[in-house]
Amino acid sequence: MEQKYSPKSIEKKWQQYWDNSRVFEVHEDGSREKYYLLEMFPYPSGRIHMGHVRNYTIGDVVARFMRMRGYNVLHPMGWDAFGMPAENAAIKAGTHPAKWTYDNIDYMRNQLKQLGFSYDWSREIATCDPAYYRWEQLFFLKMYDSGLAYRKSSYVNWCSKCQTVLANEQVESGLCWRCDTPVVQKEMEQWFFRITHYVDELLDNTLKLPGWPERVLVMQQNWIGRSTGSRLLFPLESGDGNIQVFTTRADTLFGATFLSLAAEHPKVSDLCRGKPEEAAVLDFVQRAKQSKRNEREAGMLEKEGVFTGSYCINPQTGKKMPVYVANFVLMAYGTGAVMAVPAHDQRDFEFAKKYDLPIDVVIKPAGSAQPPLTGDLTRAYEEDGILVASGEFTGMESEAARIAITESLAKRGLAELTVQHRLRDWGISRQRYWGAPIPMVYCEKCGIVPVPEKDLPVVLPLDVELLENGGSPLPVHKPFYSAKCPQCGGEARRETDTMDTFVESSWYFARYTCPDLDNGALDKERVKYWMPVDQYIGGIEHAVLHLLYSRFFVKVLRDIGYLEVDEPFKNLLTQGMVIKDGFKMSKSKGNVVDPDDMIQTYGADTVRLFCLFAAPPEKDLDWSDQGVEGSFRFLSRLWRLVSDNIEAMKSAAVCEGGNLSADLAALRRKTHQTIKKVTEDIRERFHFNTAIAAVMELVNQIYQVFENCKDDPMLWPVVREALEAVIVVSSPMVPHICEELWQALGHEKLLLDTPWPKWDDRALKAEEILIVVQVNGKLRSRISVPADATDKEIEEISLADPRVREFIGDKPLRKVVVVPKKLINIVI
RNA sequence: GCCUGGGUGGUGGAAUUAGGUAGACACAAGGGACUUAAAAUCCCUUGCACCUUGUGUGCGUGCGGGUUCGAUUCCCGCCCCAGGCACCA
Repeated sequence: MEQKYSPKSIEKKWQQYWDNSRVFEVHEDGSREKYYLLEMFPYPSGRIHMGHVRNYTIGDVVARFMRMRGYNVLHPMGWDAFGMPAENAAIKAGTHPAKWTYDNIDYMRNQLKQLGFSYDWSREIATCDPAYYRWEQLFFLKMYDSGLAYRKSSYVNWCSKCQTVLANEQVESGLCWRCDTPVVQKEMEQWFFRITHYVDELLDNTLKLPGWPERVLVMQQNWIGRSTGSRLLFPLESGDGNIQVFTTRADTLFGATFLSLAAEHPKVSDLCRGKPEEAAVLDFVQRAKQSKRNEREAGMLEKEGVFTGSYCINPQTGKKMPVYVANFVLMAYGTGAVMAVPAHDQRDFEFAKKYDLPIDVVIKPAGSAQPPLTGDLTRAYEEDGILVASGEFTGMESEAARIAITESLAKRGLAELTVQHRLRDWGISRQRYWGAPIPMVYCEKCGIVPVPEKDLPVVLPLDVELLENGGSPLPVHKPFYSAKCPQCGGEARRETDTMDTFVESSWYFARYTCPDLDNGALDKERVKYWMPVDQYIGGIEHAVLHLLYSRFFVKVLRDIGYLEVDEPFKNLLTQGMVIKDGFKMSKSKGNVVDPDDMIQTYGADTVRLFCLFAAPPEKDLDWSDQGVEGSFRFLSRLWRLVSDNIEAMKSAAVCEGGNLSADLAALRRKTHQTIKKVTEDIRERFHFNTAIAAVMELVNQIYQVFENCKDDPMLWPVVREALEAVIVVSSPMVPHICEELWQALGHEKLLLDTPWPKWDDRALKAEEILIVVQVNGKLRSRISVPADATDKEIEEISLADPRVREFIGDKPLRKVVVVPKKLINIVI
């Protein structure tokens, strides 16, 4: 055995062994309990970064731990391989997105192997493979049949730099999530997935996911944004129809003094036609539409508007209400029109002040006698309260009045109670090349025609010239876009938009259960065995995007008959970022640590150990070069412990407990305490940092015992038991060194196939235990008592303690509190 | 503004699950041993203050109160930091 710990050769040896013997390949086995562990698959951007290393290390520990505990563990890996960076890189480097992508995959797969992760590589998936996305195209067709995929024209988020449309979820405070370009609104024909069809289930099920972090669920709840209210109709004064609004405050209807419409509202042009205001309105609408989405949405713009020249009638007061176009009203929420109640809505208040519109108070705070006076209002009173100046409803409380007023109008056909959501349908068309083609054809005669199932996949052509401006080459690639209509056989044009890459990642976890299936998307039996994912691990940044889309997609697949679960991920762990010098690692900050360099210098086990030890998984991890050194030092120390004593250790008898000296009994107790602690820390809370600390304590104690018990005949059996415990329980975290040490100690069976150790409760028991003695709540002494001492005995021993005596003096005892096996507090 | 986390030594972090020794484990720092020397390794010290230097006293977990024999942990009121949402009617 080498005296010095040299990770390079050991790690290579075991990685090759794991690869060659295919130990991580798994199959369905009804006789064993399954455990599906999944980490979010990476985009093949070129190289693995530290965030990946951390994510995948955490997952690997859990996978190996569960495997040793006897579960049939599915632990797959693949590539989220479609996406824009491939196109950009290809244009820049004069290569092809496919080549760039597959080259990156090869490099990164090799990096993952060097980290020793326990993946079943036979299940590897790349989403850009037609053998994968053909099934996605099939899902699309089925969704089209059932109305879950549809095409419509609407205002969409457009990023001019990326030359493509973005989903709402991909717009972050008005900017493109990838390149920070301000997003503009553009009217386009787009394909949508009807995620709103599942809005109630998506929201309600957030209450049935106890294994998810609270904050992720809250983010999804906020994103879905259910609000209950009323839909009201305001008749136009001209008698020419009415305007529909959504409001959560029907109780304030008597204070509604005007209406505000979004610039895109379809009635705007009719309302101002032929009026003196027409030119001004059209000009305002024009400017409003052009304003950037971020300015318009972030509330930065001053409230502005213009009178359309038309009036509505307030159905309760009968008063005339001027109809305005206002820059703060969003077409995309509710009906694109709001009733304005300036006394009780701050936005309407500001608007009314600016344009000198009436402010009618209709709510007073509950409990106070006087309603605030109109002229005195300096801001809107937005709370609930008691209705005033509201006809027959005066005196009611807001909550009851909302329903009463709506019901009263409903009798005249002017209102209904309704629920409104912030969530909108998912626009999935992307004007990009490197994505899965949408299997649709446009025929002049037949219109929109789906590609027949038998003609799938619609293969993305590889022989394209990428365009310098970044736009998709598909619309100018005749062999692709030119098609025959499946219905009439005539000339037709293929859809040249591709799907949002979030579609691929919405179902890959299901495909891992049967990646080789070539006559169908999902094998019902295999999916049933493995799904749902028992533990999913990934970054918090996908709290809404990927995790919401996947939940939606699983419901779709369930309803079109592909799987039986309602939710994809039973438990979710969101790990924190990797930080260095106070910032997230990034090229622009220049604080990137390259995993390759670290593996080269210290080996994979050191890198893994540091990632696990420096912080609990859900917190951000502060990268520290010295911390890495420390991890390496610990592994070297462990190595030396074995290599310096290898012969004595190998010939040591099996430890059975029995009569041991105090030091050795203590070590044995520590050994079993450590097994217990590590088991519970990993199983219950994924707190690897404290598990490792416990192992370090045990190692420290072994070194201590060497000093104190050199000549004790029982030394080696006890030490061997301790050391083997260290090796076994550390092996999910640092698998290479442990496997090597295990072998060096003479074991023939793989450590990987060794069952997780059980602690011996008898070994945990001590004959004497330490009791802390407090006087008036302050620590004054420690005493050692027999483990089975009664409260009375503990009290007697404490009171006999000279230090305790000193503090008590001759004062009488007022109270004595004994906490079993821990502490006694004597109150005087 | 709303929602969710969080605030503990010089640093990362323990202890928060049922209230019971605050600072485990590590990093950094300082001292010592080994060595011609260095590296590596091993040992010791390390929350703050004070003194009579001892299982010493006092203080100490963002701040102020409360409950309790006892509060980092529970309750009330504040402050600060991070993340998410935000003109959503």
